[in-house]
Amino acid sequence: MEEVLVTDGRALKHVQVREYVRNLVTGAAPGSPAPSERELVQHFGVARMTVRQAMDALVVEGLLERIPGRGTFVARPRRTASRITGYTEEMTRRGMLAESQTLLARREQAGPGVARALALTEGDAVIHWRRLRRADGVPMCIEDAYLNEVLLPGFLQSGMPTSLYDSLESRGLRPTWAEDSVNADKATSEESSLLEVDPMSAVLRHSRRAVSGEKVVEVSRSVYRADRYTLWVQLGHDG
Amino acid sequence: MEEVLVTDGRALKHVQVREYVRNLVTGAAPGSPAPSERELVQHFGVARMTVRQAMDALVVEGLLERIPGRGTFVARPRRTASRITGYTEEMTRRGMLAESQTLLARREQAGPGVARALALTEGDAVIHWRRLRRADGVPMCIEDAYLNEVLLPGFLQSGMPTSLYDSLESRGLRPTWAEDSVNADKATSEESSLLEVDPMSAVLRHSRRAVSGEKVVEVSRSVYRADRYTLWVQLGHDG
DNA sequence: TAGTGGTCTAGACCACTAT
DNA sequence: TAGTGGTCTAGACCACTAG
Repeated sequence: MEEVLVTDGRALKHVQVREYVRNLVTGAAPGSPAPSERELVQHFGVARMTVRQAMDALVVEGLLERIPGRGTFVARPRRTASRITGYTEEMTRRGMLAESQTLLARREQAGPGVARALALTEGDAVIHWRRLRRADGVPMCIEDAYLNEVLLPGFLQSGMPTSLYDSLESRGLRPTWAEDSVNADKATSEESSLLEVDPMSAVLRHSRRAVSGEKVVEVSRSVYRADRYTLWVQLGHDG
Repeated sequence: MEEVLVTDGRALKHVQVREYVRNLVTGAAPGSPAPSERELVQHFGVARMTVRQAMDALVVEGLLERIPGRGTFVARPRRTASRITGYTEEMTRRGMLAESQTLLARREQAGPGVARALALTEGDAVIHWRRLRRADGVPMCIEDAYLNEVLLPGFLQSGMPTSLYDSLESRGLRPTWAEDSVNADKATSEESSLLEVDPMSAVLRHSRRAVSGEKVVEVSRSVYRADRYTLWVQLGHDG
């Protein structure tokens, strides 16, 4: 009998087995064999159903793959849909420095469109945050975000964060689902002046309605310089 | 003991239980109670682990939700990411009549860009299909699709279908994952003439690389009239 | 207190794969 | 033939919820 690595005496057995296997296989090449179920039964001194419960979770997660008669193996990583990101994370991912200049940040009464999008009643308090956003110092986009004040108490008073999405995440409101619309247009004179482009330049208009669980956490409209920005989206999933 | 509905004597027990429960709850209102595990044990005369295996599958599927101490209930349908659709399905969904006029359909040798995108070697045979696509009779977009000829034998000879995605689906090549890029631009003179808009009108340029399992099945570039088209995308998932 | 799902045991037989 | 995952049994105790 091998020595069992004690991770946490209070932990449930199937969780102990699961995390033990996860540690073994993370970083391993796809196709590498995982321990067999009966090996783990011996190693942990648990019933086989307990091991299967642990392995089931990793299979559902996409980390392992079972092949009847052969064994359990590290699965090829699945292609997945885009993570829902905000401007800061998106630009950082592209290797650019994201900066923002707040043009407006105040409490407003929701108009009919914003109220419906945020699932509020017209006249309810919303936070309106308008920013000019730069990438590597160059103007990239103007974003108008509307937030449900009830979900973000003290948001305006707490000093505005750089990243709205980091701020939402720290409150447990990271968007889990979003509905975006995108179209093409020409810049208005005000937009072209802020974005430092010629009037009537091509721009990408992007709207988002972002939901965290049951709550609508963000409604925004952004206008991007088309000469500097292309939107990328991954859809669907393999496996 | 109630009478057991016999569905298929050859079926595995957990599958019988699963499908029995699925039939019971499909169409039921979210929050409706499903049979308790012990009820199903009595009903089918099986062990509780067998029932749990059946219910687990429905929970992972998102059909049921377990609440410890209370029971198992029909889950609220999850918000999910957009299905990957082509032009025909997309326009039909919007309640418009989708029509297409083939401008070009021929075998070509893949250039460097198309070859890389389709995971082929430069010079390999590809199908190039260029269409002017209308919605309710009005020009909407020009699409250039490149397809791997090896995956679609006889495609050009078989009479071109209306919907590329229907055609892929019938060959078991429905895209499961896609990578899209979108930006804004102004129409070229050739584009504006085909799309029946003024030169330099705003257009949306959309590129897609669509994958089915392990195979790259479609690479396309489309240009949409911005005055008639807004792209919609749903990202992520609840639950 | 009765019922629920969550966890766990200690076996069993099967079909399949690899040697 | 030995090993693997797939299926299944007949119990058990726990924490939690609801009346």
